[in-house]
Amino acid sequence: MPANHIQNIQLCKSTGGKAGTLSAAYPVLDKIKDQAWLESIGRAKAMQAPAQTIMFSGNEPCNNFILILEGTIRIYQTATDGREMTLYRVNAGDICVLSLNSMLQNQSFNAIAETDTSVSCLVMSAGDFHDAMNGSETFRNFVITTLTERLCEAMHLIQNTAFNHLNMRLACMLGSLFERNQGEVLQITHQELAHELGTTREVVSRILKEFEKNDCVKLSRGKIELASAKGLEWFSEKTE
Amino acid sequence: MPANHIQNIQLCKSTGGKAGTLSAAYPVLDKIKDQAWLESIGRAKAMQAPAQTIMFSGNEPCNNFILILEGTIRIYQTATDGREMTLYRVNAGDICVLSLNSMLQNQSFNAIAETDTSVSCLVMSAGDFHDAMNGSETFRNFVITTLTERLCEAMHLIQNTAFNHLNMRLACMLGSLFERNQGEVLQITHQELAHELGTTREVVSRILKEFEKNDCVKLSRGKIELASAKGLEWFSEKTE
DNA sequence: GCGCTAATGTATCATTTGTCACATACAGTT
DNA sequence: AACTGTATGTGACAAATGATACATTAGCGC
Repeated sequence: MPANHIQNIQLCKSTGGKAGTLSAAYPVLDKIKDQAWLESIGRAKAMQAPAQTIMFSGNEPCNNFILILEGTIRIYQTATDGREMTLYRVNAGDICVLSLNSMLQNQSFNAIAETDTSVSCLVMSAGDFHDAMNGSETFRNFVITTLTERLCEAMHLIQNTAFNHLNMRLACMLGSLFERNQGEVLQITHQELAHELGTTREVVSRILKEFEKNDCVKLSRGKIELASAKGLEWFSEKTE
Repeated sequence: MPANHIQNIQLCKSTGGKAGTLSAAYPVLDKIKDQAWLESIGRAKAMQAPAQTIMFSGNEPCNNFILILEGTIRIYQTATDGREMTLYRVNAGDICVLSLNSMLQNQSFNAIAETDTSVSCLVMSAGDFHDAMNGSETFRNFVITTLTERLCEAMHLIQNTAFNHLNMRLACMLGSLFERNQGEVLQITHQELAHELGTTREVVSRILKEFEKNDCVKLSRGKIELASAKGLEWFSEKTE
């Protein structure tokens, strides 16, 4: 299993089946029978947001714990010059580490959370969250496991941005995107890729052209497709 | 309070007083009276290691939880070309997130842990750790808080390496080093700084010279000193 | 002082990346 | 077909960084 340094871009807008329930998104949590957890989750409120909604930005407190039932949220930061870079994504079944942090500490984190797709989620109050943490070992383990996973991903991302050249990073990213999409045509713009990698469109275009010359991909407006099986191999190599 | 993207380099080799006890290093943990915790910590074994000991490298399992009583451990990664970069440091009172991770997941993490100074620590078995986690809310909160703090630092580091130029990053690092050292002369080589930042010595030398020309620092063999109060101000500005 | 090693200075060069300023091209609407 | 906004191609340029290859120096042990 390749290490996905950068959380994968959500390519299929719908997850297919009838998702959006706790059991579908968080099977682990759904099985918890601890009284404390059941009470807390019982008091959680459902919430919906359309795609491209800013759910959190800058320095608000965000004193809630969020469970995503369906959809994806992108966490990113922006530089003064407007460049932006995706830090990670929170999918259904994941925990929003940002909210965790601003709940546990008071210090907030200068990042923006924006929905990629329409999102449905459960919102739990800080108090209920703490009760659940104290009363349920399973929940606790789930939270801590998620945290350490995220931390490892972050470390990989650091190693990546520090040591790897952009063309490698782009190749890696395309590699995992193709993998996730079973080699199907990717519907994504150069600008979006640039935002994922924290660089500019022109640079992405340039490198993509290079890939095309090497017969790894075929480019067209808003689309990137694998040129051949050879192309797929080529990317798999890069996907560490 | 400035955000210390990169965990500060340990400059003073000794912490001065008679340190090295649980109460000195982890006051929070020392106050825990929960039975589970007391039993677990009671079974923990003391351990010592001299400076520059590799405590962990590559893919060993490391099924122990480590509490550092005194000293500092540096966690870093190396690239294929030998360049290395510090990810973070674990000081007395901190938790080694690496060991946490390899304990919770089975997946290990390709990093190296090396003592900066001589280190004395307590080693707790995975079983005892889990018991303590389950039995003591205070301990739990301590672990989770540390985790989220680390995660935030990692995010800042990412933002830094992605958006900031090397001279800014170096200035930031010097800024926090001087701050921590109350403006005293820093005893550090260019190579060490390069390792912190994930770059090469020559580049660090070049930028330092630039700083010197701007009358911010005075350089001598193995030392960097502030040229003036003005120099200090200059660095404080950069230290975001 | 001599010799050794680690630390630093420096000069040059190739690459990579970011920036600017446009030219094109494509898709959908009217 | 003309219009419009978005997406992409490109070419030239500047800046930042990494690589290479030495020259120099400071400190330390003898």
